[in-house]
Amino acid sequence: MDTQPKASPPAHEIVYGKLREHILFGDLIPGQAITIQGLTAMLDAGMTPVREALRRLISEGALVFNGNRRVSVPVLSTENVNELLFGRQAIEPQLVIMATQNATPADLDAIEAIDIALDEAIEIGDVKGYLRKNYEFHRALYDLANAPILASLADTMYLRFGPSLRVISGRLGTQSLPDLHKACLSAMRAGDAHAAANAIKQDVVSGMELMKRNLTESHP
Amino acid sequence: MDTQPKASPPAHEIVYGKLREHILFGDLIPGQAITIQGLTAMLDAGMTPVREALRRLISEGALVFNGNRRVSVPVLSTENVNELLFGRQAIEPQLVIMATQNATPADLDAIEAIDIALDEAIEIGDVKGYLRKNYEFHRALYDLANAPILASLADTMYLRFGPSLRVISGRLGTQSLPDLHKACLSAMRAGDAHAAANAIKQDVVSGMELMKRNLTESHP
DNA sequence: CACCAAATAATTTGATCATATTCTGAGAAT
DNA sequence: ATTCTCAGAATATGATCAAATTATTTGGTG
Repeated sequence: MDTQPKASPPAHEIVYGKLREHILFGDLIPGQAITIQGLTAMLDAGMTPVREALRRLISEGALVFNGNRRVSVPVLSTENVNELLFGRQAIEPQLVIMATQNATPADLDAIEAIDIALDEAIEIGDVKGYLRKNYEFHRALYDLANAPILASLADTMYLRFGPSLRVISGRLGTQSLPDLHKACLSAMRAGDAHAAANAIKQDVVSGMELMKRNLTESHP
Repeated sequence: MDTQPKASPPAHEIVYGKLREHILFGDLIPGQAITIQGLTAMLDAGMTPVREALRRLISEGALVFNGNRRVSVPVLSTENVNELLFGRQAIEPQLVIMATQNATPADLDAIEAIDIALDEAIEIGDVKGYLRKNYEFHRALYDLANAPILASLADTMYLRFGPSLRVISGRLGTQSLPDLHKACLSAMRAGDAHAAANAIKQDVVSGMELMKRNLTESHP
C-alpha cells in the first residue's frame, strides 16, 4: 500500500509549477509571445489546466495579457524597475525582521546551505544555478517571516523581474552579481533584526540598480 | 450594423468583474464556501470562464483555496490585518505622492466628485454606497499615480479585506467610518505631496485599526 | 510596367461548451 | 470507532466556434 500512497496534485497545479519554472529559470525571453496551444504541447497537458495556470500567472504579473487576447513575457521599463525597487525596499526588510524573530538555528542552517550552493554556482559560472538559489534564498526568508500576505507581495514582485534578471545575468556572467546574503545571515544569527533588514535592503537595492543599468537600450 | 459595433469582452473577463463586485460590494460573507456550479448558475456562465475567474481571484487573495478543492471567502486574522496595515502604509502614501505630481485640476475634480458622493452615502446610511465610493476613491488615486505595479499591489490588498470591511461597516453603520479624504484632496490641490501622503496614511491606519478592533471574536 | 495599398482569403490561436472522469466527504453499516 | 458506499462536486478532455493575425490577391496609380 505504501508504494503509491500519494494523491497526485491537480494538473493545473503541475502546469502552474512547470510554467513558473520556465519563467524564472527557463528560456522564456521578455517580450516573447506565449500561446496556449504551444504550452499544451510543451507541457503535455490539456487546454483547461494550461488556461488556468495562465490566468494565475497573469494576475501575479509573471505574464502580461496584451489587450487582444495575446499573452507574453513582460518587458520591464525603467519606471517598472523603479516601482519594484520601491516596493521591494518597503516589504522585504520587514519580512527579514519578522524572519529573524522566528528563525531557529536549524532554519538558519538551511538557509545558509542555500547560500553556500549559491556561492558555488557563482564560482563555476552557473547562471541558472545562481538564479535558482538566489530565488530560494529570498523565498526561504519570506516563508520564515510567517506573514503570508506580505510574502505573497514580495513573491509577486520577484516573479515580475525574473525573466529580465535571467537575461541580464546571462549577459554579464555570474561574477558581478550582488550578494549581501552573508551579512544578512550573520545578523540574523546574532538576533540583530535591524542589521539583517539593512543587509537585505542593500541586496535589493544593488540588484534593482543592476537591472536598471542593464535594461536593453533598444531605441535610437 | 451600427447597433452593436462593440466587440464584447471575453466571458471570463465579465465573470471576473461580476464576481469581484460580489466580493467587494455584494453579499459574500467571510468564511462562506464558493462552488463553481453555484457560480455558473448565479452568473449565468459556463464552467470554464468561471474556473478562470476563480483562479485569478484566488491568486489575488480575494478568495482562498482551502486545500481540498474547496474555495471560500477569506477570514482575516489579527495578524493578517497587521500585515495589511504595514503593507498599505508602505505603498499607498507613495502612490499618493506620485498621483499628486501627475494630477490635473480635472483629475482632482473627478476624485472630489467621488468623495462628495461618499459623504452623501455616509449621510443617508448607505453602507453599500459608502463601500463602493471608498473603493473608487482609493482606486482613482492608484490609477493617477501611473505606477501599475505598485497600484496592483495596493489593489490586491484592498481586495483582501473587502468582505471583512463590508461586514464590519454593516454592523457599525456609516457614522463611525474614517474619512481623511478631504485633507488628502486639499493637500493634492496645493501640490503638497508630503501632506497628501500623510493624510492617506492616516486614513489607512484608522481604517485598519477599525478592522482590528472589530474582527469577530469567535473563540472563548 | 512596377509598385503600393486596400480588400479579402487562409491559417493560426483563443474562447467556450458538453461531457467524461476523478476525487472528496458524509452517512450507513459493521 | 472503522470501513464502505455513494452522491455530488471539481477536474480534465477534446470538439466546436469565434476572433485575429498573416498571407494573398487585386485594383489602381505613378
